[in-house]
Amino acid sequence: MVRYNAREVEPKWQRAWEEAGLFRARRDPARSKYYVLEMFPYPSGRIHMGHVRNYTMGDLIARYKRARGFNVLHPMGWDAFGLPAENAAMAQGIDPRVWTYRNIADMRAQMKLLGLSLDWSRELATCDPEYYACQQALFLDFLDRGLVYRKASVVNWDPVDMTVLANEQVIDGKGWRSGAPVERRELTQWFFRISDYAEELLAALDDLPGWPEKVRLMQRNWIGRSRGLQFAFATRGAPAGFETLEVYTTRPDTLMGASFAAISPDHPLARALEAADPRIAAFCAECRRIGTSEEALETAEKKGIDTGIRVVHPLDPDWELPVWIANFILMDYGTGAIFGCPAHDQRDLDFARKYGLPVRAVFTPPGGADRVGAEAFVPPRTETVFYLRPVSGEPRAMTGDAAVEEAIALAESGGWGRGVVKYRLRDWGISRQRFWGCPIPVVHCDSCGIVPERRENLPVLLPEDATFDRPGNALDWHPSWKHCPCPACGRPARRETDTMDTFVDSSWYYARFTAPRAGTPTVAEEVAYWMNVDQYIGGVEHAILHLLYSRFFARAMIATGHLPGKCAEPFTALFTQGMVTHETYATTDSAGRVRWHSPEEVVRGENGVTLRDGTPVTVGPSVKMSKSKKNVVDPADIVDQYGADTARWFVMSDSPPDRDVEWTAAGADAAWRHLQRVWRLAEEARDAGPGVPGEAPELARAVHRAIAEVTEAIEGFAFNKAIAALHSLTNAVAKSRAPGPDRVAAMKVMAQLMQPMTPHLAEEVWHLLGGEGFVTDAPWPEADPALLAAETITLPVQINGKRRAEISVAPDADRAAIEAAVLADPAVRKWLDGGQPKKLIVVPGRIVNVVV
RNA sequence: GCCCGGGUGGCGAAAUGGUAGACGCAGCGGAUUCAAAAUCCGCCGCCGCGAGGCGUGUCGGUUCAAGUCCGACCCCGGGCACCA
Repeated sequence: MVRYNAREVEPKWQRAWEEAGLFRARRDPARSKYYVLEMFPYPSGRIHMGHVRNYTMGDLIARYKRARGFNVLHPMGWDAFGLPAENAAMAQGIDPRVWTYRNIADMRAQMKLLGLSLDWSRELATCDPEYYACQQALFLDFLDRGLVYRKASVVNWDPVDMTVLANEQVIDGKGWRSGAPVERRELTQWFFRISDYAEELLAALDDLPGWPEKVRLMQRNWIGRSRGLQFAFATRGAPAGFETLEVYTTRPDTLMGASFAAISPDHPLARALEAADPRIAAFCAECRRIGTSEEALETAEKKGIDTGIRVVHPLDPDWELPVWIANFILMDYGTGAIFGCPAHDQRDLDFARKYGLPVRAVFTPPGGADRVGAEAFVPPRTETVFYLRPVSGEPRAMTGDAAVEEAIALAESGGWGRGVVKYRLRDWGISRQRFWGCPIPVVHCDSCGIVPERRENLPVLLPEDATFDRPGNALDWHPSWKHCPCPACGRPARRETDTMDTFVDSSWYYARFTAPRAGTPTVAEEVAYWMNVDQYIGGVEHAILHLLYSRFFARAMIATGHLPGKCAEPFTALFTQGMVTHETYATTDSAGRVRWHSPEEVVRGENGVTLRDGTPVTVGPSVKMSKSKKNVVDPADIVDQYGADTARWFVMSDSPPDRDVEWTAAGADAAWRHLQRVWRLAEEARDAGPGVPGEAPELARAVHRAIAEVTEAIEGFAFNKAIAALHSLTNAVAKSRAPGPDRVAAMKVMAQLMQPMTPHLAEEVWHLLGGEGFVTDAPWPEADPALLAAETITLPVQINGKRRAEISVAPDADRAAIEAAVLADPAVRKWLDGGQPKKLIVVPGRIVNVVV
């Protein structure tokens, strides 16, 4: 008997598949296509278990659909622009281009060892000029179509390094390199008008049955459609030009509980007051140190300052409210100004208690008291409550929704306000003050202003000789790159040195894969045939930004003629895989900063968990594997030791695909042993003699049950259950003494069913047992329904809901027969103790419950 | 803070409102072996000698029947617009 040798077998079949060109996708209008895509990786240089899991899932689907007769497109590429390349450039003096392409070569080599059914001829990297030239053309088309504009927006500014920081680079409000407190600074930046599509992006979510409900819900909440009242307060004591203060509220029904107005520190009125009042200037400056992320703003201590300005309540000219500047009001949402009703908003209540502002209930639970404690009363708007102080009329009970509409109607009829729909979704800021990204193809000319680069001058290439010896944007520092003639007047002008957000790169790569070498972003026949992506697979961490941006981008590409109308939703079905997690290991350096350590740096000994030099390590919880926390495991070791099939089998077997899996070495050995067992059974089947013919039907039933279960599991993305079914089939074959040919037939089906998961072993088994051609090319087996039915079934019998007995009946036994069998059962008689059942519930094929 | 998930044996998990723990890992016992590895067979939620009782994060509810449905809470994870 020959031991299965993955090291020899795997490269052999990989070569054979490649020589046969099995995975080369060709447009063929006569055949149904199936486009399966996994979110392409950032080329960090090493693949990790998360990649293995992600690509094995996609490969499983691709191979299964192939066996089902589809013309499959399964491409791979690289999300190759981004910060890490610049960090490497600064830390190690390596050119980002060199670093990135070296990483791509390394990762491609590691990935090829996995035996994925990818069409490598379509490979692309977003940093290829071939790719970003097309992206620049798209940008110019979007610009022509009015989908792009410039406006001022805030960034994290490191005042020591004189550079813009990513949110990730801000740690506890300080720059990661300089340690200096970060400031908010305003820059003029480029934006895509995604908010123009807010309503459409929201409405279309209802028509995406192939997407997980949780992702659609997250996107709905992110877009955040709200209907509310917009109105202007008349001000008293405000500087000239601020005679009114425009506010937006989703709860105009609480107007009679208003106790203050609040504006953002970035509100024009705040800025005007800042100039004159050092106290206000100091407060606003403090607010600007919080950072730009919503999380930072929301979790910061709520603070405010009274401006001394008053506004007049719209329903009572004698009622004045103070105007505060508050650090939790966002300039980006609504009008950047609100009125606060502390009784019915927890944040407003905390604020009012802190600064001694009045708290007055507008409504109470039916029969509740007119008093507000430590918690604001915020019932769902659909709930009926008792309005003590409605905006008009007598106190009465109504729903929040009704009261809101009443308040809007009142404002509209009184002419002092109007009902408006607003969205939380903001326009997409794409400017990045970074080198390693797609240059924005515009030119700043002193005479002509902002001028798009001429299309014949595309691509605007990144320079090859940038230096990274100081922080900031190397494009900006470059001595000559930005100087160019104005495309309009020809006079000396300056290139835009901002590059595009890397989310732009990943917002259309799925379309580019249908014609990756074309001179235009897309080719009409190719997108017409291959789009949309039938199955998209990736991490749930992309549930909002990447997927929402891609949905917008597809619409923008339709508007500019790069995609047909059917592509508005480019991903027909989405599967969000769980993450691969691992414990984290941390130490603290002398400056008190946390240092993360990789699993290889850590030793477990008698002194507990330490570094090799004995430094104690804090073991953190198991979290998403990430480079930043260094809790990454290298799957190359497993592939090297056991082969790709073992790694593939293992990552599919342990957890449901949509749930997180904690990486553990324990299962790898078990997976390898199972594959060895399958190989042994194949050899035994080939060598088996006449055996016991009477066992053949039972083996056939096991085979067909496995076909049915594996097929159903794959269709339902329950790969762990498919593997469980294959384990059961393996046990059945091992136990069977059926004749050799029956066992050979069983093992050939086993090879077909395992092919999507462990393609190399499957080919080898198929070949050993005399299968024709590649098992990869064999059609998917069909289960025979006649072989799926059992001869008798066991029904559990409950007495008062507790299982007390079982009866054995024919699968088609009728109710009377089942009742008779139940009442005749000795265990049931014992529990009945001579009495009659009060009720007998029979669920055919399932269970019997006797109520006594 | 806000939005979205998740929580079931020692571990990963399975279960159209209908036998909780399929399948696997670890463990235990046995066979084989000079011995070991590998392999094969068996046991394996907890308590109890047993009859039986208890068990799906916690508390409460609906139901003949709840891991599954409803309400409140606890813990863990993801996202929060410049990480990708």
